[in-house]
Amino acid sequence: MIYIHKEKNEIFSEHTTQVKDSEMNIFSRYAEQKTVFRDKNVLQSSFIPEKIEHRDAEIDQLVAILAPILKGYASSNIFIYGPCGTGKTISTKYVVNHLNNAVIDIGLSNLRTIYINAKMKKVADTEYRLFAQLLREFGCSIPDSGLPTNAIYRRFFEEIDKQNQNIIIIIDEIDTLFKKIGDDFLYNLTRMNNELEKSRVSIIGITNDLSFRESLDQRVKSSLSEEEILFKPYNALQLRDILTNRAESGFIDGSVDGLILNKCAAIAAQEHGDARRALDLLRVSGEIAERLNSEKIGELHVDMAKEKIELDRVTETVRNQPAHSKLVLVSIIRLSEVKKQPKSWSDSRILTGDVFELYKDICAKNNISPLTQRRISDLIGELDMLGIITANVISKGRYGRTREIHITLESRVKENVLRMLKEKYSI
DNA sequence: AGTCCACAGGAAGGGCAGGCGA
DNA sequence: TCGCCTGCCCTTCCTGTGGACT
Repeated sequence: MIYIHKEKNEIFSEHTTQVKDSEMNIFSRYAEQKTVFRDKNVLQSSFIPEKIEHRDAEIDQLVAILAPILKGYASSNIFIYGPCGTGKTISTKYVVNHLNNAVIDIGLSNLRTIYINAKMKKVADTEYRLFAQLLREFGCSIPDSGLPTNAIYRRFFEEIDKQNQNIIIIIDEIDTLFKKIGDDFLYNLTRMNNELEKSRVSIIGITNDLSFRESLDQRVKSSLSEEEILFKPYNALQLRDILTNRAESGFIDGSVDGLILNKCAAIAAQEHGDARRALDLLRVSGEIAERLNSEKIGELHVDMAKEKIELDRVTETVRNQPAHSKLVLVSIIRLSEVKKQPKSWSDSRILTGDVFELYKDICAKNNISPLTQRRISDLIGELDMLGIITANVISKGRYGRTREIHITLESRVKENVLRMLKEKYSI
């Protein structure tokens, strides 16, 4: 039987002794531990600061495009592109927040903004789910499946046109949705204003994929890209400014110095000027320093943070993969070990056929019926997309066309993944 | 120049789970 | 309950491909 003590908010069982003495509490060591953080939220990449560094031009551009909304008109559709961690999402949210405030200041109340991340699995990664999610933003209750897509479309139009509203729909990672379902949904969304009587809709599409725009149908391209804004990567100096700013309010004085900020900025700058990466690195370094009871972040903590972030990313990604993907990955890791000491050059290469053969053996060992080679080919492609392996199509002349596979993980990460999978499978 | 290999990858469709409305 | 709809995972069938070999 479990009891909850209402005043103290304690949960305890009738068979266990209640903890009375605070010294005995298993968390007391952590409660007393010194902290390096003043406000950890500031160091999250999703945090929107009062001022966004080094994005003045892009923000000005966005403001100018969205300004007609203040006069009650629809703004142009906007297409925002640039690599990961260049401030696209945060700048858009920042501008939209300011726009919302400005609209309230002048006494209008008809602006509505909806933010959707198309990469969120099971949320907005199909046409049905996208429109279902948009409808939910309007307070409608929509089942996860079961309704015809055109019924969802119709309901969405009706809902939007109910009131005299200016609606901004921000679709982040829009390329993910396009790759999955094509561009019909974009055509319909961007042409919605022709059908609506009372409301006006503006679309802001955000993507990391610089080639995405080129793959769009001409009609969609012209309506989505009425205005385009490119976000360039930050350089090391700009990243350092961003980190300095966040560190001032995020850390206690004296717990982080310029050397550490430089190091985090330099590592992130090497990786395509990704500010998100720089902030994660700084925050995790702080967490590690705190756990080691250190009052100050050192270079060692940054090195440990770098390794931990990579380890966590891969382990978490692998953990979330379906069983057959895991077995394919095991096959690739095993082959990479065998092929470390090749008898000839061709022996050192991992090819789709090799992976499929070993995968079938592992399936047999585990009493799992194997998938077809066609499906395994797709799973290899998915692992490539996740950045766990690289798989390039090569031709071996009369010996056929295949994919040459390399595993990109460091040996410690590889060992960790193998250990995790060994707990579940006989490999 | 033609042949051949070992796949890549597109298209179509089956089976399943789950939800809705009559 | 049943028919119809959805997404998802998978198989089957097929065509295309690049370069070594003949």
